[in-house]
Amino acid sequence: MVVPVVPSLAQRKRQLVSDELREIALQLLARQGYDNTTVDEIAAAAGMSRRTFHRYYASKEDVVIQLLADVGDQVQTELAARPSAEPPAEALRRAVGVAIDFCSGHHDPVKMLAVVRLILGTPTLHARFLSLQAEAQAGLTGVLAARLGLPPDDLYPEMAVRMALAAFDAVLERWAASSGSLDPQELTDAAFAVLAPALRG
Amino acid sequence: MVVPVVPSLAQRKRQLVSDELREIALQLLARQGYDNTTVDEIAAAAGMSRRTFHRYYASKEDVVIQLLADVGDQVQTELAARPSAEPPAEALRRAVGVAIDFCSGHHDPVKMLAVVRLILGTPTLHARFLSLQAEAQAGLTGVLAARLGLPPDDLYPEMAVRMALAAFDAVLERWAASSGSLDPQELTDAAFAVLAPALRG
DNA sequence: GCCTTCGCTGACACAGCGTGTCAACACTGC
DNA sequence: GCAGTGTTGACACGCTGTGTCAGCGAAGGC
Repeated sequence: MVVPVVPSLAQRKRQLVSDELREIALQLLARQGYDNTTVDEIAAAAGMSRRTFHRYYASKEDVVIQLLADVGDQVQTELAARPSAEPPAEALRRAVGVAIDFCSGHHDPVKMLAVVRLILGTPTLHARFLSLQAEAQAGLTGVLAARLGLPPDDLYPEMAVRMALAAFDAVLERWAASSGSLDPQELTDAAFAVLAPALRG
Repeated sequence: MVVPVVPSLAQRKRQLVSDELREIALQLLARQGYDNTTVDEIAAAAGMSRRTFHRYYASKEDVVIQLLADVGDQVQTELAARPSAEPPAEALRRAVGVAIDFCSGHHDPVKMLAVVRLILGTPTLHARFLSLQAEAQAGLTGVLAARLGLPPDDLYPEMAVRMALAAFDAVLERWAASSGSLDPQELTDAAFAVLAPALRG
C-alpha cells in the first residue's frame, strides 16, 4: 500500500483552501489584534461562513498555532536524523536550529516576525504555544533517550530536551523583542553555550 | 500609612467566600473532569448564580490556576530572601523547593495531588499553568540578575531560571505520574544535579 | 430614630465560540 | 444518466464571559 504522491485532487484542493484561509486569517489577526477579531470576520474575509471556517480549523487559535505544530515534527525529525555519534549538545543545537530557521529564515521574514509577535503578545496564543512545546518535549525526550540508549525514565534526556527548549524560548523572545534585528543563530549559540556544561559535550 | 492587620470585614468576608467557592469548585472539577463541568454547576453547588461566580473568579480556569499564582510570588520572595553569598544553584534549588513543598507538603496531600493531576491532565489548564510559569520566569530572572549584579539583558540569569523551572516541571510531572509515591525533594535534587554544571556552583 | 451610601446579589440580555444536523450543490466514477 | 462522495450554508443549540439594572442588607452620619 503506497500512499499516492499526489494525495487525491480533493485533498490538494483542501490544502489550498486551508493555506489561503490561514493567510487571510493571520493578516487580519496581526492587523486588528487577536481579541478584536471574530471568527465571523475571518470567515467573511475569506468568503465563507463561520461553520466552514471550523471545518478547516478547529478553533481561532488553531489557525495560528497549527503552523508551529508542523515545525515541532520537523525538529523531532532532525534530532532523529543527526548522526548517532554526535554529542547531545550538538544534536540538540541543530534540532533547535531547524525551528529557529523556520521563524527567522522564512521566505517572508517580516510576516513571520509579525506572527511570532502576535503569538508571544497574546496570552491565549502564548499559552497554546507553550502547551504545544510541552508535547514536542515528550517526543523529543523519547528520541534522545533512544539515541543515548538510556531507559525512557532517565532524568538526563528529559532535562536535556527541556534545556534546549528553554534556549529556544529565550532566543525567540529576544529575537521578537529586537524586531528581528538580533541574529537568531548567534543568540542560539550563546544560549547553548550557557547550557553546554550540563549537556555533556 | 499602615495597612490594617484586619483588612476590613468586607474583605475578610470576600476572602472567605472566595476560598469556599474554590474548595467546592476543585472538588467538583476533580470528580467530574474539567470539560464535563459547567460554571453553572459549580455556581449552583456553591449556592450562587453564574454571574456571582464570575465576580470572584474571572473564568473557570482561574478557580484552579489562581492557587498557583500565589505560589509563584512565594517562590520569587524566597529567591530574593536567600543570602546573597549563596551560589545561584543553591538559591534556585531552595526557591523551587518552596513550590514543591506547597504541592507535596500540603496539609491535605491527597487533594493537592488531585489538583495537580487535574491541571496536568487538562490541556486548557496545563496551557494556563505554563503561561503562569512564563510570567514567574520573568520576575525570577529580574531577581536573579539583581542578585548577581548582572545587566538585565544578560543571558545567564534567564537561562538559569528557565533551567530551574524546567526542573520543577519535570519533578511535578513525575511526582504526579507516580501518584505521589516518589519523593519530590529527592526528585528535585536529582534534577538539579543534572543542571548543576551549567548553574556555576 | 431615620436615611444615605456602599457593596453584594440575581435576573436579564448580549456577543462570541464551537458543534450537531440537515438540505442543497458539485464533482467523481460506473 | 446516475449513484456516491465531499463541500457548503443555514439554523439551532449549549457554554462562556460581560454589561446593565434593580433589589437588598449592613455601616455610618444626621
